[in-house]
Amino acid sequence: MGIPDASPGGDSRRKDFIREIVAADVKAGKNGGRVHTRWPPEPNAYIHIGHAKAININFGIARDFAGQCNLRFDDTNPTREEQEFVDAIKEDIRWLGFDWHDREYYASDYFDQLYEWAELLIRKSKAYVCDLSAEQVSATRGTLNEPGINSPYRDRPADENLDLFRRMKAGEFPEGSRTLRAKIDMSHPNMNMRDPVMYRILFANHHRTGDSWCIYPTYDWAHGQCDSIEGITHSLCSIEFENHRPLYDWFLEELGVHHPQQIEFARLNMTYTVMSKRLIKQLVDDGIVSGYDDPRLPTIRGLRRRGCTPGAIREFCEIIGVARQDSTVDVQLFEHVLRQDLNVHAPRRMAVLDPVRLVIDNYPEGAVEYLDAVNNPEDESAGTRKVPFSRVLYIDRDDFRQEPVPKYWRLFPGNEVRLRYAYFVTCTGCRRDADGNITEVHCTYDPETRGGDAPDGRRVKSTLHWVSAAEAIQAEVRLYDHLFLTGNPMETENGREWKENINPDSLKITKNAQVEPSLAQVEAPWHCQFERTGYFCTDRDSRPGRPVFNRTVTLRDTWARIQKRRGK
RNA sequence: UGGGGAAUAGUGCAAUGGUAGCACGCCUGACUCUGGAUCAGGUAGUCUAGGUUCGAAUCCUAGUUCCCCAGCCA
Repeated sequence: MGIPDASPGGDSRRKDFIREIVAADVKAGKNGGRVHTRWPPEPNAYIHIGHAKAININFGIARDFAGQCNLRFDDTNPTREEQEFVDAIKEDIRWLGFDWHDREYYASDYFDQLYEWAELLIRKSKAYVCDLSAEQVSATRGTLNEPGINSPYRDRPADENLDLFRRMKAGEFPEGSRTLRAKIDMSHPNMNMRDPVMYRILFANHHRTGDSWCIYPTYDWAHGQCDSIEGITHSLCSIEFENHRPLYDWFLEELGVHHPQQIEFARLNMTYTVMSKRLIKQLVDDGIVSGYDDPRLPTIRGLRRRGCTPGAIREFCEIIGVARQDSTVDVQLFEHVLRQDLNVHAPRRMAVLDPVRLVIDNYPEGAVEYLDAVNNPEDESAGTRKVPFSRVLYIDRDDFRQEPVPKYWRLFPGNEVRLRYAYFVTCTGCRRDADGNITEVHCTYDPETRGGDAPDGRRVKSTLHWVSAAEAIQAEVRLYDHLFLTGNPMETENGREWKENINPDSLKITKNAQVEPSLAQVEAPWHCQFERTGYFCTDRDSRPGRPVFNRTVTLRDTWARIQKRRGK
């Protein structure tokens, strides 16, 4: 599925601007023709499909150029990072199908080296200990339109800086009382260059280094140097770091060490969902979704539970391309890729989500016959299975109407349809309860059409799925829809909140679905297509004899479109 | 004293001075034991205004719109 083998020199199918740069570098012999990338998550949240894009770019480019991609946890802030997320992120990357082999690194692996380099910059008078508080630093930084002013501590002699910095490390000063700052230019038009903080004092327990440090490097100070240590050649990140590139370059140049090239690309946005850690957390914390693996979330765990396949996610990441401009991918493209994958791989089953009894009046009472059903018309090797058929079946309520409307080809009095893999039946009428609800549909069958074909060559316009009532298994089916009503959930009418755009019908649960008996003991996660309905995946809430299915995505549905156009 | 980016069908991505193309979406039709899949066809675009050139999405000038930056977050 669109995942070509490694091919030195690049893969011809893809030609994004980053691959062009990398290819040119390889051709020019830069870095000895070596390509080495890294994916650097901060272990403070579960990753989502936007991260999958970044993962695919970094691992994909390494693969295409016969290089390597490291996994590096950017764990420079002990106040927000946890081992739990390290484990979860690793699991998610593996599930997506990527492998960093033994190259699992942590920014914290390099704390010693980073510290030494900081002393080097101090000795070069390129860094100083600043006694200003956070508020004071902020107040003296200036604004977008005004230059900042120099810290009164800016010209401290190197020796004094060194002494102070060592005492910072030794824990002699309270949290927040001092920082180490790079000495660059307080009037630089790029705010990142206005003497950025390199170290802050934090008496926090780190998930890997414990209490051995009380000063921690900032992202800007750590990232480029970590890249350099690992011999990264191309440091790929999202567009909001573009303003940091001059600083990234400045540190590396001052240090005179291996200098990877930072290249930025646009992050992924998708319609009808939100793609930010902060917003996803709010949805979870507010109980709007059930947790980080809620199938309505774009988290990898959510997508996985929903039944999305790693192959489809990878293909999606390929197909959306890589560019620098802000964009929002239509979720329909994702659904298309999902269907494309599932269509080929998912076995077919029959499941009736909203059951109504169908009684075949001329079929012998008590008889059961087992009919052959094809498991996957797209894959002959998937074989066939036996499905029980009897006098009383369940069909979906939607598949019968007392009064047909134009283009409605399913069951209505007098109309003949095919029961998939079974017989032609002709509707004779229905029964209703006291309130007028249809309780039973009646029909007669033609014994000559066993298997689904009429010997006289007559045709029907419609084929229905069904299950035999006596043999059916009751199942819970969870029907998911977009979490938001609007393509861009953040776009609200004045005074309104984004959460008001949440789709109240994003989850509909049916506990009384009737499914064919072969579905009684499926183990999670298992993908299949419910014929004519959609692709489903078993949920981890399934119990033996009581399966629970999540709808991954519906089938394309022209009838629904016809109805929608009619205004319903 | 502001700086850095980005603008191509509805959406996403190509075209690297030489016929604006692909995918999704949408619309037709064919086929079909899933109103699925498949197949065939159609729809629709270079932010604006100038300029250079035989020729401009691409180069130049001016403008417009959108995004990012004032964490001791990443």
